[in-house]
Amino acid sequence: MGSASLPGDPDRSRRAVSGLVIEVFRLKGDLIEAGDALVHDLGLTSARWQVLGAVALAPAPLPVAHIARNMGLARQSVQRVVDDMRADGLVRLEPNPHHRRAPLVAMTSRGEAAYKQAMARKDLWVDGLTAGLPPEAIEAAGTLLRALQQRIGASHDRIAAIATSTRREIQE
Amino acid sequence: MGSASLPGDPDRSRRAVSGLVIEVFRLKGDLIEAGDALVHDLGLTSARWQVLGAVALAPAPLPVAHIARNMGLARQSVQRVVDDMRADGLVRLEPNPHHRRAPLVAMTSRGEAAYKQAMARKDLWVDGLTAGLPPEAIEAAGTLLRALQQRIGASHDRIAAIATSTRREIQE
DNA sequence: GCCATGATGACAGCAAACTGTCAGATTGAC
DNA sequence: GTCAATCTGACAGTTTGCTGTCATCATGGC
Repeated sequence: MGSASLPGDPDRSRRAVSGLVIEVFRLKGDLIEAGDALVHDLGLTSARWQVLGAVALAPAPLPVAHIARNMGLARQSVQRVVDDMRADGLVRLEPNPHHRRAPLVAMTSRGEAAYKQAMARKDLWVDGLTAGLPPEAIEAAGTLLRALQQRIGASHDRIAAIATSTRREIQE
Repeated sequence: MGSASLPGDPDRSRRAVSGLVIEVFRLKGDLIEAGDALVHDLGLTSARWQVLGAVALAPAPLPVAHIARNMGLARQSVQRVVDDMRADGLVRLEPNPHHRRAPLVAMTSRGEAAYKQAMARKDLWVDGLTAGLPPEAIEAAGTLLRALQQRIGASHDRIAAIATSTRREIQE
């Protein structure tokens, strides 16, 4: 593998991506942890909060499968969270006039109160986190992550090709 | 809550952070998925690969609890992955002269071969992902995520204060 | 030397994502 | 109108992280 074979110095990009990936993993864990701590006493978790957010942002009540598609998750993951929140009185299932077996998820008044509290706390917390950071830098980071994510999504064929073409004997 | 009360336009930062958080969650999922696909036929997963990386980068063999601390994970998560890899002959436990109950994790030759293959594939894949992206932008994104992570780590007290001070009656 | 304290691994169980399979409900092609 | 394909929720099981508890071992104050 030669050096300086590409215009952009591949080693520099490789190192930058390695660091970025580590940060993404750590940050994801820290965000879940902080989110849980921020809303724990409201009867919420990060997962519940995200589902309530999808319900709140939708222009009309949605069935579980719809919510899952909007969030990019599997149907069953959202189903379990919704079941748990229903048992806790945070959401309620309303009959769906268009589909007898797909009830619509709606927040109870307790669910709405908890969600509003959670969002208010989030804003307070985020304002403290970003104080002194230029918004442009935050936006630029988001843009880069989005670009990376799109490239990863488009790289499935390349992954398969790399795995096939670099296959060596690993067996004992 | 006033508008334009802070120099940096809090709404703009809030929106940027919201987008960034969504990207971090999505990217984490995509990275795990892509990593699994990239090394699946080597008997590795993303989790195994990360543990092997921690072993490979350490200047000397480490016990499981040390590896977990380095990775920012719980001891038991790493323990289970190590147990699985030991059953598959990718790592081996060596006696620890300093601690009878904390054996040192070392790669077997099969483990080393698999790890080298994984790293070579990762480089090929990453080179394709970053082609055309300025390395400065990747580095800047990493720097911002790192700054955010440090601020989150320092915000535990503030989270508790926010939760306490904004507590309202949510009960039915 | 003795014993509290902490580090470590083993084990059990929880959380939140996944996949697979199934039956009932809806929808669209014909 | 009928029937195949699709959508949906229910249920079971897997993965990969977590927490909590326990017994054992190491270390350091005394």
